[in-house]
Amino acid sequence: MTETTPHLSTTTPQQPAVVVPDKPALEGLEDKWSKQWEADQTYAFDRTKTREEIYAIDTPPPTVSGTLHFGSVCSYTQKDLIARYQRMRGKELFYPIGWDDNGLPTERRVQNYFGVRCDPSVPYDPDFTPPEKPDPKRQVPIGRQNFIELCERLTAEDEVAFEALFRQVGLSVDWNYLYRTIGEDCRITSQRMFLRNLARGEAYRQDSPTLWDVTFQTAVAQAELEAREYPGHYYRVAFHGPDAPVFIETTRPELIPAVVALIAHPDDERYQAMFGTTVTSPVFGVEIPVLAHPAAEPDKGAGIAMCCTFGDLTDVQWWRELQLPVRTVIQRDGRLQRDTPEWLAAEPAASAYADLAGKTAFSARAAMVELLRAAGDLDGEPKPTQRMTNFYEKGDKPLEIVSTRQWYIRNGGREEDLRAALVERGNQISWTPSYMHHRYTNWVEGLNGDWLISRQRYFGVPFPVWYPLDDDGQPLHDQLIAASEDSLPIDPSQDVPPGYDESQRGQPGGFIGDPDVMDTWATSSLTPQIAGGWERDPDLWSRVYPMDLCTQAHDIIRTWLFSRVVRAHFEDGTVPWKHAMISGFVLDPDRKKMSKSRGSVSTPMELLAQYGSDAIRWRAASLRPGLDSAFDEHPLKEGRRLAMKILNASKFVLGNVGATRPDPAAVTEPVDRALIARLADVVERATAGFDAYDYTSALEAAQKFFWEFCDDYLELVKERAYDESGGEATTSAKATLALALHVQLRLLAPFVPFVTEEVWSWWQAGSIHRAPWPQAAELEDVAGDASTLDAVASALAGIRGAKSQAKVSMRHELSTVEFTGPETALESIRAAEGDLVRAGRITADPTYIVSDDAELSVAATVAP
RNA sequence: GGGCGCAUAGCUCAGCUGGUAGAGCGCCUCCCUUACAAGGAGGAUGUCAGGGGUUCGAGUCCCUUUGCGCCCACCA
Repeated sequence: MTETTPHLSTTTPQQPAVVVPDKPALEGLEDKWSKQWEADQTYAFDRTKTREEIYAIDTPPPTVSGTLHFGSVCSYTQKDLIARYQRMRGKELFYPIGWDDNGLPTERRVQNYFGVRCDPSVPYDPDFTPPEKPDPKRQVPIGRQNFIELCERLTAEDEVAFEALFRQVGLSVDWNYLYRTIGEDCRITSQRMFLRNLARGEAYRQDSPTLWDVTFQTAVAQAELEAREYPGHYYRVAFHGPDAPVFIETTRPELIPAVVALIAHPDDERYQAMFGTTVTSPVFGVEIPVLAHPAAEPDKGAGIAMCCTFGDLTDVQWWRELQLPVRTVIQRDGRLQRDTPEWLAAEPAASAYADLAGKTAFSARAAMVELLRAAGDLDGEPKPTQRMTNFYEKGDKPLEIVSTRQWYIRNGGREEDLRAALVERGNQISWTPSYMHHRYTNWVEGLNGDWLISRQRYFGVPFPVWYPLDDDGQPLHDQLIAASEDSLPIDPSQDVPPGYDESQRGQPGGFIGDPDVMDTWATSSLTPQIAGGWERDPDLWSRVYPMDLCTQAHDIIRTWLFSRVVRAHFEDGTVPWKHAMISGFVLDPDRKKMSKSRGSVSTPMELLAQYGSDAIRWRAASLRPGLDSAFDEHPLKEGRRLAMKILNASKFVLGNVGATRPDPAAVTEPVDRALIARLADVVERATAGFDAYDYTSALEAAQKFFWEFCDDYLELVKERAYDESGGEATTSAKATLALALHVQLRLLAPFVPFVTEEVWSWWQAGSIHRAPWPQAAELEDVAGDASTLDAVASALAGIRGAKSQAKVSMRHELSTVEFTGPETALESIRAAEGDLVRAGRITADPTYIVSDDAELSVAATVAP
């Protein structure tokens, strides 16, 4: 840890005159100081510092999809607390941020916002204007280029709003290092790393069944799945054997035309005799083998399942392991194919299929049930069921499984060794809270396939490869042409591979570009490389990587966190950061995930306007890492209260103290020295909290002290501080007030940066956010016995209690006061007698009675 | 079914390596005090989810039961 020089000795000489406004207010501080910080480049990264002097943070680039909710603001604020603390500790912060604007989330937003959809077959229309009133039911098909332009336009607008919000909330990121995941540096980094992965065999292309979203018509990755309840029915259906029918149960009768086998467990006695024989499918009369496989579960459904290509992942397993044929009927748009499949060409299959052709899975199911009913092959009535079905997390139709050619990056899902190595990488990261480590390990160990990174979409980073075409114009997939690293970024649909010219695009003997784009996680998995200037700025890279801290919420451990570990593991053989701090969610008051349909109460902008940024930050700081919390507006008032108190107490202190220096040497009175002792302890606790990423404890220690400072100490000594005839005692009070304020503002600065900066500017030069974090060592020389303060505080409470009980004003005089308690407490009180007499308006000398009671008691009579 | 977390005042939570229960909000009473009425002072409030165990002593450690939440698996 870097040792910082005590602030007092270095800055007091050029201390400016104290200028305290008459009516300080919180309103306008965000605007004033965010502009000032930008003008002064307060948070600018000094890239001449060495790796040891630098603290580097990998911050999640928020998905630019319209609005940030309150929980995101809290999460980003929590990272900022650590950043501001480390900066004050003397670290040079590499704290960049970016916008995640490429990918399906943006496309989805553009589709909804403008009422359009991308159809690559539509030519470019330079004069295109989106419909005035978007109709989600009738999205206007537009060309690829028009679509991308709309994506650019909307994300640019959204990013302006995001930046304004982040500046308002006081994130101390260095905006000079802002990146966009669709920007050129990101495209280069993304493509370069892909080429490296490809060259090393870590990226590969394969034609196999993949999870497919029929709405967006793209493959999706395991990490983007979300299981949801989905209503359906069990249908009991008869297949026809030579002797008797075989009944199966299915929730997807529309897949009967795609059935390739009936499968039961090898040990299942009910079906032993049938293994190796065939049955015919209902309605279609297609001959189907009955096979045995251990993955079939005897107590599930009828105990024998129909295997279709493909209804679920078990089907894929059976298809692969039993080497079954592919009979695809569901197309990429989720409809049953229009042409009659060849295996259904004979009657009665062909005419039956005509009832299903071209229908959505949903309508085809209804039609198929009618066919089964008419044929007498539906046994009994369908039984309603709620089952869990996989959805794309941003989609609203169940995923289908479609066999397609896709790009993958190895992630241990298919290799024991790699999986173990990636689990080990997780062990090399220190986690806050520690149990989040389990989520990581759990995820890696549960992977069932490699990372699918290609998307059949438009607004993303293209794969930097082409394929030669054979003489029939068919792509030679195994002879791909990779771009060279020095040619990046490239778009294979615009750029031409070496040795070809544009006229050969799509021609027999020519070439074709890879049509897909990378998923957005394939780019955001490289945020350390993107922000840190990997291969673009080697000097910068050497100073910031591996980074110190990764901050994010727990929902993206399986995506963002894991994928960055994968990329760093392959390229650098390291973890990308030493520490991961995982934040929780802010939930709706009813403890459900925050939904957009909720009232405006939880939109960050309104809350920021109503309570002020410091109040929102205070709330964020009171939420511990990893823990979810329900949204509650009450604490925001509390945060605002603290900010107001800082403003008012500081005004009071500085109005009183004037130009008195916060000089420890002038602190002489026992009560004052006791206060400094207590403060030194608070500094130690706050520091220990922050060092353990426990910003909440740091805040609690600092603010508890601050309230006691205001309520007790300030009330107690203000008369003495005002007493210009008081000599050394007055000087001591003033010096203590100045010193305590000077330290406390710095302790609170990470949490409430606006109000502390405002107060700092009244009497100190420079930004408080570049001032050194306070150290107990600064205070130790003058620290007295802290317990003195406890006795005096009890005495003050007793005096106040007497007045409160007598229902008189706190200004009312007390004619007698009697302190009863242990000798040590009485001594402390005697030492502060002058302060207590003045603060309590006691007109006669107090009396002291020594007793064996541990507790101090105070008896007083109010003046008539 | 596997993993993880949570259960303490009406509410939201803090209680570190075991030593007679804490904070804020809310509530009650009082005070419009020349820093602060979006304030201040004072006060009331708990079978620490249930049951076992270890210990001189358990909110804290161990076992167990129950309830809630999250992640993963689960489409016959």
